[in-house]
Amino acid sequence: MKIATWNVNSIRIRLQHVVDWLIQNPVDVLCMQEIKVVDENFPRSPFEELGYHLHLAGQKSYNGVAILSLKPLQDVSTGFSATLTEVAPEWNEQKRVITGVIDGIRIINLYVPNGAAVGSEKYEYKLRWLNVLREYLQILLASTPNICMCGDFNIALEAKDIHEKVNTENHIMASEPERQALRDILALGFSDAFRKFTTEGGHYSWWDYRAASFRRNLGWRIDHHYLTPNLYERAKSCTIDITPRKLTQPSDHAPVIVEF
Amino acid sequence: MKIATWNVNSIRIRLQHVVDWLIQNPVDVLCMQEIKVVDENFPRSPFEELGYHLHLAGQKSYNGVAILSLKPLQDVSTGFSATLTEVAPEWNEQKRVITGVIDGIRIINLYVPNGAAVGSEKYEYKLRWLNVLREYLQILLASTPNICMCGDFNIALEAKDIHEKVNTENHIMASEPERQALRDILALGFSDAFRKFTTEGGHYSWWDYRAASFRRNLGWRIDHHYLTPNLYERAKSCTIDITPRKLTQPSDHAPVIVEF
DNA sequence: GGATACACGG
DNA sequence: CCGTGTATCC
Repeated sequence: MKIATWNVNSIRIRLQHVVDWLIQNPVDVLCMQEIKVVDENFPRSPFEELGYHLHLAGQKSYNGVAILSLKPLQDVSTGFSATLTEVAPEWNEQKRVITGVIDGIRIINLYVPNGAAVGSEKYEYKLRWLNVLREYLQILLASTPNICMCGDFNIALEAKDIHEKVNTENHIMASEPERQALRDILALGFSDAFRKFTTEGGHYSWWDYRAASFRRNLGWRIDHHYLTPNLYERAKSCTIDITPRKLTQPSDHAPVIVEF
Repeated sequence: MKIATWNVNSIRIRLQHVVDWLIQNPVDVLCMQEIKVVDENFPRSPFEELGYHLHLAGQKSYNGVAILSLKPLQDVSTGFSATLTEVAPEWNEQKRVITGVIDGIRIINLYVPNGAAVGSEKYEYKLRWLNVLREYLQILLASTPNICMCGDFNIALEAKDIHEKVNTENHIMASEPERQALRDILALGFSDAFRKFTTEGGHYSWWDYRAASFRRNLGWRIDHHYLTPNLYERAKSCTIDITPRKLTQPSDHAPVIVEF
C-alpha cells in the first residue's frame, strides 16, 4: 500500500498536475492540503474517473484538506471535535484535519498552521493547535493503534532538514517551541518514515516560490509521514518526488510517498 | 496611408495580439485605446522593433491612449488642456485624448467615456466630456483643417449600427442625448469614413464579452474614423478586421482601418 | 512569488 | 466575461 501526502496549494489551479501525477503514481491514498475550495466546488470527477473515493474537508480561500483513496475509508471524521468532544468548536473552523480508516490503518491528514512569524498571534495559535492535536491523537490511539499521520506540518525538526542559506534561530518552522510541540506529539509513539531510509540532509519537500528557491535547492523538509511502531516496522520506502515541482505553475510543495 | 484604431483593453495582456496584427497589417498609424498602463510600463520595444514611434498618454488601471506611427508625429499633445487652455485641469486627469500631425494630417485619438447607464453620474460626465471635445475640436480645426479623428466613441449613431437583440431606447451608447452630442461634433465638418463605403447594417466593431455576443454576432459599431471633407474625399477604404476578435483572450473590440 | 477574494470599470 | 487594483496568507 502506498500513501502520499501533498500540499497542492489550490486543487483547482493544480488539478491537471495532480491528475497527471496520480496516473503516473497510482497510490492507494493521497492526502492533500491547502485545497482552498469548499466541498461543493471540489473537482470530483477527474479523480472519480481514476477510481478514487473522495473525503473532503474544504473551506473557501484558505486551508482545506482531502483524502482520496482507491478503497473507501471507514470511520471518516473532520476537525478535532468529532473525537475531542470537549474542545472549543472554534478549533474546527479552519479545515486542517481529516481522518479515516483503511485496512485497519488510521490515516490522519493534517495541515498544521504556518504560524507567520515567531511571537506573532498566528504563532501562538500554531502552538496551541499542536497542543490540541496531541490531545486528539491520544484519544484516537486508544481505539486505532496503527496510525499514519501525514501532511504539511510546517515544522522542520532538524538542521539537516533545512537548507543552509537561512538563519534557523527563531525562524518560523524551526523555532524550539514549535519543534518541542511536535516532539511532544511524536512521543505518543510516532516515528518519521522518511528517516527510516534516509539519514543524510539535503532532502526537502517545500521550496518558497520566491528567490528561485527551487532552482537553488533552498528547501525545507516540512511534509511528513509519522507512523506508529507497527507501521514503522512495515514501512518499505519513503520518498519525496520532486518532479511535479519542476513543472510550470507548480505547487510550492512536492509529494511525499510512504509504502508498506 | 493606412490609419487603424483599436481599443485593445490592456496593452500588456494584448501585446502579442497587437504585435502579430501589425506584422500582418503594417499600418502607418495605429491608435489604441484602453492601454491601461502608465507610460513607464508600456511595452515599447516590440513596437519599436517593428519601426514604430510611440506617443503615449497612459494611466494606471483605466483608460490610456497611444498613437504608434512609422513616421514620428509632429505637434503631439495629450488631453484637452494643451489646446483648450481655459478648460478646468480635471478634464486631463483621465487619459482619453492624444493628438499629433503626420503629413499635414492631424490624427486625434479618442477614448470617449462609456457612461455606465443613462442618467448616471458617469453618463452626465460623458455628455459634458463630449461638449468639451467639441470646443477642443473647434480650436484644432482652425490650425489644422485636415483631421482624422478616430477611436472608441462608445456611441452608435444609427439603429443599423447595433444588433437587433437589444432594446436601444435609452440604452447607453445609443441614447438620444449621446447621439445628439456626437452629431453636434460631427457638424463641425466630420464624416464617417466607414459609411462612405458601406451602407448596410450588421457591421460591428465591439461585442460584449458576456453572453457569447461575438459568436452570435450581437455587436455594436462604436469605433469610428471621422474625417474632415478633404480627407473624406481622399478615403479609399474603411474596414473592420474581425479576425483578432476570434483569437483566444481577445480584446472585446476589433480594429478599424481607413486608407487614403 | 503565487494563490485567494473582493471591488470597480467596462 | 474580462480586465485592473487592493488585501491577505503562506
